[in-house]
Amino acid sequence: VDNFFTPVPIHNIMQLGIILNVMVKSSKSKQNLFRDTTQRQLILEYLHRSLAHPTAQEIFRIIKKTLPRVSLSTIYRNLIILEKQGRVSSLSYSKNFTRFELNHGDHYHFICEKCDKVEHVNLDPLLELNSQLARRHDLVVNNHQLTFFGFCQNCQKKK
Amino acid sequence: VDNFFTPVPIHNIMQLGIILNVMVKSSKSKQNLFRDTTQRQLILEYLHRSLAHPTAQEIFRIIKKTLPRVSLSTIYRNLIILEKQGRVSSLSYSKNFTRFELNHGDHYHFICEKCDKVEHVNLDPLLELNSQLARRHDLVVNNHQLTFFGFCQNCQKKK
DNA sequence: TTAAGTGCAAATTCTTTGCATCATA
DNA sequence: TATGATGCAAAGAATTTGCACTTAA
Repeated sequence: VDNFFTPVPIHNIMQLGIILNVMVKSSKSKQNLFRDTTQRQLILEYLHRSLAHPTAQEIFRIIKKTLPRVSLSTIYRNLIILEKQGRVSSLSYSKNFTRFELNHGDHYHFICEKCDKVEHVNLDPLLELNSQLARRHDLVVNNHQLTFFGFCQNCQKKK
Repeated sequence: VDNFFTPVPIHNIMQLGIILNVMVKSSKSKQNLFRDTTQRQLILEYLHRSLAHPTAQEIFRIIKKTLPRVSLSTIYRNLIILEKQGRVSSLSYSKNFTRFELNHGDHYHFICEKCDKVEHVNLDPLLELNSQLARRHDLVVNNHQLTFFGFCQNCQKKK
């Protein structure tokens, strides 16, 4: 279940709409192609225009407006597939739920401890840390996640 | 509920056993003192000797050996209090559960994507990033969390 | 003695799964 | 038309809560 597709290089998937049916198991058969369903399209479209790093429930609520019979499990199943395809990335932190966004490549997040808002941060990826760590500890380091916590502009004012 | 105690500077709480009943609401009354219960002691003792960044369930299983009638909700309630006191810190990532450790001050983690093991990482805290970010984005930045993902030494061999 | 803490059971919340049906490639 | 995807309901898993009882200060 884990290796039925190839991860796609990030620079190939920066724009929405590109078809990503990458096959692995058998490049001859028509099996294991991802289908282009309305539900999947709507999820991607919403993530494309949203800056809010929505949760699965929030996505569900939005899609429901267009597709009233959509189910939450469809949202979850699609998010899992889209993340495996490399089109969507997820962020978990102290809360016990996950937030999703389009995969924009390497970047970091700022999270407001008051209003919970998630923002992107303008900071160059610290890629050299990975190799530095790998050398020091004799590990294979694939990636890292850096998240800042504090108060956003709005919540500073309110205080 | 959120402001009934004062966070304690990390260098004061590096050793186990120091009493942290810091009062805020009313420094005259005897209210809002934390009590030194067996359950709370056992949790701290276990975290003190464990390197494994255990989950609440794992802590529960261990404490139960000494205190068979202990309940999982007691573990959770204590972990919440201890984290607010600054004596314990928690780590959430892609899994939908939380791992706990004694608060050792600023440090980073490496998580093995295969066996899920959490290790500490020998890397100086990148404190200047906080102020850099605060300046650029006009934010208040209190702290950050940096976690590396990859394969630990053990899992490299197995492969 | 009194308010913080506990144990137990039930409730919440997020996420996953089984299965019959639907619809894309 | 074959198989991936969906909707629905039910199951799982982590965490929280209500309440009567216990216990540390």
